Amino acid sequence: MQNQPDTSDGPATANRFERRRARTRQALIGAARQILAETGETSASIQEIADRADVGFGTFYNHFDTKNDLFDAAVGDALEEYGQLLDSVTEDIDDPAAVFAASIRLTLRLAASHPEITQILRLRGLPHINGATGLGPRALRDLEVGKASGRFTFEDPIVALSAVGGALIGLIQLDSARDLDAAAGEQMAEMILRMLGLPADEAHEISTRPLPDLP
Amino acid sequence: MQNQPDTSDGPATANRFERRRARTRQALIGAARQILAETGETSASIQEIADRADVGFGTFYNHFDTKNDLFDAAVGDALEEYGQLLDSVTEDIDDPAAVFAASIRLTLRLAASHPEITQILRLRGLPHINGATGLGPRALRDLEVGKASGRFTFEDPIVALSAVGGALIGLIQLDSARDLDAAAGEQMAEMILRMLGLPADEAHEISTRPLPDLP
DNA sequence: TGCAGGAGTGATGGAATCATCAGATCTGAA
DNA sequence: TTCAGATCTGATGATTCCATCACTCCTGCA
Repeated sequence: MQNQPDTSDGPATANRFERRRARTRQALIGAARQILAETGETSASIQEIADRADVGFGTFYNHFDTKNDLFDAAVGDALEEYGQLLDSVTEDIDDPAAVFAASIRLTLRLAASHPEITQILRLRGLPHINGATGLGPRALRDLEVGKASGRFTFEDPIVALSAVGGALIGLIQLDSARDLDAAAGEQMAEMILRMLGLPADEAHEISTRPLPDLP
Repeated sequence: MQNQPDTSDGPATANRFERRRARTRQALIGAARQILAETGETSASIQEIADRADVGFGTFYNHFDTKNDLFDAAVGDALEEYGQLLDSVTEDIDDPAAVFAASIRLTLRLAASHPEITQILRLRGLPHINGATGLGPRALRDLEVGKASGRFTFEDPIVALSAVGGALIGLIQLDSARDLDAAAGEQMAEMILRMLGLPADEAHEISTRPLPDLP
């Protein structure tokens, strides 16, 4: 319907029309992310979303066909942002197993303190992890690198990705239900590395290395 | 509100009042399970649910406070039933690792052919797996037995349960997105056994054993 | 500067859903 | 057989939400 040629991003696109449109769209997405973080639900009315975004009600329909479309975009937005964050923190690590362990532990630590990521992953993380944006392609890339170098052992990278992503989300849910300590994060990373074929002792060592801080 | 002392089951409870009430409740739950299976959504109106159950609209409120309560009960009902089914199929297997492998492969096979279980697990499986009924306690029992006998290696059974459950649901989602063959089920079981601490060769052997049929 | 068209706005009509409640129906016991 | 209590029923009024559209405002271009 109103889907323009997708000028959604582009840091400093040509004219002011497009910049304004992008700002409005981003305001709606931001409001949706806020609501997800606070309520964990997608049932807020479009009126409320528009109010939060400080945008007219009708404006919503200039950018999205349905409320679901908006929340999908919001989740994609959050996961893309978080993927870039993880990339920046792990870019110095060569070993894909170590990248995985660090990413898992950081994600769990973040989820413990940052409800937005938690709720987003809880609600719609799985489809997005297997999807074409955000965390999925990054994890898939690491899995394939690890398999090519003989570090990981599995048949199908897609299957491995789903298993890893599912396990991670399961652990995040547990984390939000009970309060887990950092040691739990190490356990989880260790189990996932073993799942990917690393020997037990090595999985343990990698999972207990010092963890960098998120910016 | 209308929550009676919970006469929900009890095969042949005393009087006909309670039996009728139980039948009506079960009709509502059955309708909800049908709707979950067909649409994968919980957005059907209460009117539609009542119609399916061949029950008056107002009757719904004699049994549940909200639509959400009904769907929770429906998921619990389905998972309890499925847990009993898995129990009956695996009761002859002593090795908890083999029980796990068989349960995982059977669940994936079932999910491929039986949309109801798939949708239910997809939508609300995770909270229920960690919950107090259905699949969770069964899996937890097997995990603890396996740990006590030295077959599994992990710190906290709860953490392991969440990881296994999450991985399984991730794989089921993948399965419903793409069409996977039986070999994928073997891969998945193998990875989960490795996650639980089994040596790679043993995990492979156990995961490729002949699989019993579900009744 | 004036104009054409894209973006933003919110009032509006209509559709859908909801919880309630008073009456009908069923059941067990007197 | 009769009655009191529990369950079932669906019409009802209120509420909520939605998509549309005529209008205004803003921007780029001639």
